[in-house]
Amino acid sequence: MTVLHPDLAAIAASFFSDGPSLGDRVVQWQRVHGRHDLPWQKNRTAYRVWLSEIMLQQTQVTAVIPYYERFLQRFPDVFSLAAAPSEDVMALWAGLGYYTRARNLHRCAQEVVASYQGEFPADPALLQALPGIGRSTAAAISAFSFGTRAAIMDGNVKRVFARVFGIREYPGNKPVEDQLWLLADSLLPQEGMDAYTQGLMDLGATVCTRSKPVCMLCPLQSHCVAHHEQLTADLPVRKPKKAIPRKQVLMPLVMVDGQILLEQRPPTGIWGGLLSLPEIGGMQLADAQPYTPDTAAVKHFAARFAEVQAIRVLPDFEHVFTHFRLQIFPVIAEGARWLPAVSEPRYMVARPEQADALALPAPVKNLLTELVRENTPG
DNA sequence: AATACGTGGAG
DNA sequence: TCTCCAAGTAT
Repeated sequence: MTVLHPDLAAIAASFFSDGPSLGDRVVQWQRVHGRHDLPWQKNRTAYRVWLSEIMLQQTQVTAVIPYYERFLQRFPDVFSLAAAPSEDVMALWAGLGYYTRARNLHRCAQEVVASYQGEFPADPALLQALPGIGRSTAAAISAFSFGTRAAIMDGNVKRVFARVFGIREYPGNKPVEDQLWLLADSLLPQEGMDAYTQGLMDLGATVCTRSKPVCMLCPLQSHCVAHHEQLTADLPVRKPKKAIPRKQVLMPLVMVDGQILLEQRPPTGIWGGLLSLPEIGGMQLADAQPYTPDTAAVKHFAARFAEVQAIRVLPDFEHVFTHFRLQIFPVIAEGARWLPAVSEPRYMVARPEQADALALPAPVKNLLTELVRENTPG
């Protein structure tokens, strides 16, 4: 059984000895200086809170807002979302990334309808049992929707706590993270859980920022170890980084009559569940090894789907993921007419002009949009 | 416990 | 151009 480290407990206790507790300071600060006009803070319901929390996982507020608005307009409640076709959900999520979130979101809506009559449970343990909801998200949903005393642990909290408590180890490290959870649990205020939870996030997002934190405006400054010891630039300790591999892939654009062949990707792995351009072999050549698109392979692939008349190599480009770089070699295979293989389950054809309405990965959507632009006069 | 999983903003 | 990483979860 893990217990809270005495040093951390001592710092936490110091907040009570000379004025308001950490929790009360955060609550008071949030009410005056925090954010109150984010889209999911208006007309707050568990559904809207849940939707925002899932979208905000590992994603910045500014990136989420337009997606959130579109999603809410198309799916105003959990019932409409649960009843929607998967393609619609994925298409609305396309571009936001981490697509397992969208699939779990859809499954979660269906479970809430089936098991809870469409009402999200207030108990964080029940919330956490739903797809896509982990410990932190469960706490956030419950605190915002029901005022439950449960602790979140996101990037903001890790940064604020690492600085205030002077934690000189990488917060992603399991034992360290265990301590952070214990700390977070011990600091929950008795009242004002919504303001407290929002306050920690707001503090991290607007004051205790990664670079150039504005300690002058921080309600915790007087107790902050990093501030006193001038460690704000060094805390939190950076994630240990490692070299990421580079992969190459050939993407055939099989085209007939202004239509293009798309393929449904498998549910797991990168871009899971999205539509995309087909991929030919590719992968793991040695780094920096020159690569020339194998047009014969493209022609061979395309011949299954169309009577190929011409091949055109497009400029290659790179798409960077968190854990690898993907060099994409697009090659157009222009055909006279479609063959029966296009009606196999994994495949479909669409016009590139429809790209915005399809569940395509960001770089593929960009590529198709470029294609349309080049072929558009003026 | 460590890794897979997207995309884009900021510096 | 490069680095860092954001309202984390699932496996």
